[in-house]
Amino acid sequence: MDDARIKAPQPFDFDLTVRHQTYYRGRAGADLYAGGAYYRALRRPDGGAFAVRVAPAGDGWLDVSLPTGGVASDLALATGVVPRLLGFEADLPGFYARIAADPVLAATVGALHGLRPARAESVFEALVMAIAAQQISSAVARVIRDGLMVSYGTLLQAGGHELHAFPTPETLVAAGIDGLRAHKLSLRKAEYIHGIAEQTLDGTIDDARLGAMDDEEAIAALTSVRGVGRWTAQWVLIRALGRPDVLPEGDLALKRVVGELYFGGEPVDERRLTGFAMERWSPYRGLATTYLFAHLRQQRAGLQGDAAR
DNA sequence: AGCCAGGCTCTCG
DNA sequence: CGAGAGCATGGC
Repeated sequence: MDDARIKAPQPFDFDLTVRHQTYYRGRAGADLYAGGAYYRALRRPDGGAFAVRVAPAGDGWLDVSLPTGGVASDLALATGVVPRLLGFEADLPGFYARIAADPVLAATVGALHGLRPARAESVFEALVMAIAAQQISSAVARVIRDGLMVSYGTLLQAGGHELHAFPTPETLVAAGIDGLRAHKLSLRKAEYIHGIAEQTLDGTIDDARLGAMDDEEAIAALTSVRGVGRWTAQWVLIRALGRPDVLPEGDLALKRVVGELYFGGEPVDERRLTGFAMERWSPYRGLATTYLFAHLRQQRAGLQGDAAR
């Protein structure tokens, strides 16, 4: 048996959710969207890699299969992980009810109904991806992330597509700071990522322990790691731990989009954003952030489509 | 050709 | 304390 079914919670829009997760030409990191199916390269506890394929099977059901085959326990692992990867635990009805009185966000959310906040496989993965993206444009971040995936990830063939499992901490430690630096990372960022790989191996960074903390405790624990400031920690809480109420209040793109949508152009400052989000979105500030970024990506994709025409 | 990108650390006053 | 320099590289 290499095939299973899981039931998605409602509302759930498979296409919106997977498209947001694979925002660049259907591919981002270890995620791929092709032929109507979502592919993701996963790791076993022993570090081995295999691919999972998820496709809608009608009536809210999802078909989960293993295009690369695998050992007996892989399917059980995949069916356990996929609901988390696709954000099944998010309280969308609660979020929608909360922001109903915010006409701007309600309009944005209306066009994204059923989008779920997809997650990374691990804190390690989310940390490395976030650090690669610190301060630089998303285009540069994508190039750097892809380089790391290709050089240090594990290549899989899944359904005729190439897929990379995220690099293991062992691999990035072995790459060394110079190896990482050759991948367009600054010396600082190469040091940060190398250190994070080491601390993941020695248990200083531990998903289960972070998962048991409340938001501020987890942010404090993460920001004690060199290279991890508030922005990075907050995105890791959103992306890896699925925390619904975390606001990356220092995020430049978020300050800009809120400025555009609500204040007629100028980016809002951090204080104003913090108060504004608390009043309107709490306790769903993280979900609001995810939706605003999905809105941005959708706009960008629309503009590119127009330009191509 | 610059200048700016989904920040962070370190140094200096 | 707060302010400022430096970082890497792709796009506009």
